[in-house]
Amino acid sequence: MELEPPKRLTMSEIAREVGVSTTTVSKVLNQLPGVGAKTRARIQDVIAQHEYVQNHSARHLRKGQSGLIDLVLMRLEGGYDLGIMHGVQEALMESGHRLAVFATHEDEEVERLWLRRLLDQSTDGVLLLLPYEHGEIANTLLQQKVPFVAIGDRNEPTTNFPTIGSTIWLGGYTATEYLISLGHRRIGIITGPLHLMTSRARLAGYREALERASIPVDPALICEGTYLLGDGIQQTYKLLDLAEPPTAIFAGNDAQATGVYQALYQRDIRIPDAMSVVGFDDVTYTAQMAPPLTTIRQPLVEMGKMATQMLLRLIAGQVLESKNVELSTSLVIRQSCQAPRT
Amino acid sequence: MELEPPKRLTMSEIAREVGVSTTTVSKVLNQLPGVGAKTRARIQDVIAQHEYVQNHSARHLRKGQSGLIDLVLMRLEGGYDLGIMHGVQEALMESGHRLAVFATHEDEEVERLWLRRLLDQSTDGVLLLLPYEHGEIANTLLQQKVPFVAIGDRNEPTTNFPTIGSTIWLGGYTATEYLISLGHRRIGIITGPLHLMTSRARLAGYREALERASIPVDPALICEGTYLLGDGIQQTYKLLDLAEPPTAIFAGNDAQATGVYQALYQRDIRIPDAMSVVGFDDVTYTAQMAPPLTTIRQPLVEMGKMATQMLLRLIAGQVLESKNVELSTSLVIRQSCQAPRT
DNA sequence: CTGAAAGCGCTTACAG
DNA sequence: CTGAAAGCGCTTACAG
Repeated sequence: MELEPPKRLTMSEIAREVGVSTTTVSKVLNQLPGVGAKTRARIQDVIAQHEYVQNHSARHLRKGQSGLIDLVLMRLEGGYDLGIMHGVQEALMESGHRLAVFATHEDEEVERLWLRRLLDQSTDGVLLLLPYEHGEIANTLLQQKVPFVAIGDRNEPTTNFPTIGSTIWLGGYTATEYLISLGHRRIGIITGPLHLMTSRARLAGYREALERASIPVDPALICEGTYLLGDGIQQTYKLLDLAEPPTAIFAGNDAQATGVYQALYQRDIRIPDAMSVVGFDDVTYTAQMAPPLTTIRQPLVEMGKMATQMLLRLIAGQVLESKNVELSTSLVIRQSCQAPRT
Repeated sequence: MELEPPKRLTMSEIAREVGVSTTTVSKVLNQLPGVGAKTRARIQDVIAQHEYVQNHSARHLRKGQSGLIDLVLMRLEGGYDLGIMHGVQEALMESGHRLAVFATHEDEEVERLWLRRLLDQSTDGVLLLLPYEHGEIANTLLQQKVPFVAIGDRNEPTTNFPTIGSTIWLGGYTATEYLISLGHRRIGIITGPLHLMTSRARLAGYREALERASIPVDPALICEGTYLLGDGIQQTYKLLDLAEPPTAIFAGNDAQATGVYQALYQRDIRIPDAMSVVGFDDVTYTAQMAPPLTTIRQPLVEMGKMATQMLLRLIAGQVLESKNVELSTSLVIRQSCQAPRT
């Protein structure tokens, strides 16, 4: 099965067939004015008839663009990334860019290789979806004048580059406040890695809610995790083994909440009867869990969409009205919480 | 914040600085012979010093390539896709291609748009990761002479294009046989959509194992699902509500198995004491579940890698030794199964 | 070992 | 309204 190179028509062949210049064909293709209605129609006919498509390498060479947006992410594992990607793709649907994706797998070597290749092969812009410190990438990009926007997590509270996120602190606050309103006083929290801003933001929101309700913060109820199902399980065991275990658990994300579910059932503790659980993110499957998970929703799709729109604006050389955008989180009440038993 | 276009050096500027022709610079860049050692060294110096990188649009225009591989998938939701992508990226790491990703979301309109754009913008090759009928895409690709390989599921047992998969039937057989060897006689199975070849393959393997053990196949124990966590839950309830419920459940994938876990716990049925559970895929989190899930492993990363290598070979115009490859599945025994209670 | 020149397939001032 | 021509930044026979 030898593959012959696909024989495609060029613009000049189209031009010759119609009996016009490539200039005119190009104008038609790019919807530029200055072409007679009849000529335009004839050209369009021939184009349609041959299913002619432009050569984008040539086009991009001429225009100094690549037609590509790059998305870098760490692991491509959670519902979080996928929600974002969905939004990115939606926004790109209209712009006509294609999306190149790259996962670093936390390997710095691999990351450098990617950066190099990206710079080599040219990109129109980059979307950074990295939960860890990405100062180095950001600096390189900044210095190479590659437009980019960072999504979600970051280490520094302020940055000199565009970012988009959601009101994490408020999410942490809202979740905790909700549990308190239900009557809970001992609320366990399983965070993400605490060197991440957004993990700390959840925790800060939690603290604030407790303080407002004049409930003392018990350090034993605060468990640090890594946002994985596995530590949802482990940290839950830890909380259950406390002399005075919590009556509710607030998980850092929905994967952890799934782990909490498993650990609780393992110990034969019913949700929400004997333990209330709140998640974070509102990933696709949360509504299907048994029982359906009450969680803090991050507007992931919208975040991806808006990040892309910001990037597209940067690429077009426009100024961003606001460089650091936060979309709002919200509480989605389902069936994993109720008042504690007395 | 007005962005200036990144000022990059061109090859001719490098050439001028060194005092040679672009021909020579090009040779050095492409590791071609016919350049004196000293000249080569001098050129390399200047290149390194200016961090010069080629313009790939120009390069590709010249060579008639795009440097891009396209991956189409449906939803980008499960661990399945992610495992495959991991492998794809690994293989691409060496080849130097970038990976463009596109999710159809089962929207035919969107799919057509993508196909069009792909053809427009030119791709070096396509990886099809579509669980449903993709005859139309395959035909278009075939006819446009775009190299491609299909991964995983397909409707037809034989195809006229390259495919890669795993021994699903054997996986279904092995899982069932294992449960039988443990002493189970009533084994429930939750399949994927039965119009998919691979769903039917699992089921056929299940049947075969039962028949070999002279256990009659009870249609009531066969539940059709959609590979989502949610139907893992629903179908489990159905199985439990049977007059004579199963003592073991074989889920079509690990997401469904997670649903099975939730439904069982909801009904206070312990795993593996009162119910054995086997999954399918061996997605990253299975080892972390409570209890760790016994499952049929598909070598996802390897599948993605091999698919990419096949594609790269096609792109290079080489002949594929074998057009339809199946890697082997295997049983990963963890802690979700044991002998049934008597 | 080195370079002049053509050309990949487009777009874009510019002239008519 | 239409087209000739230059040029984007490379690679590749070909000549020396």
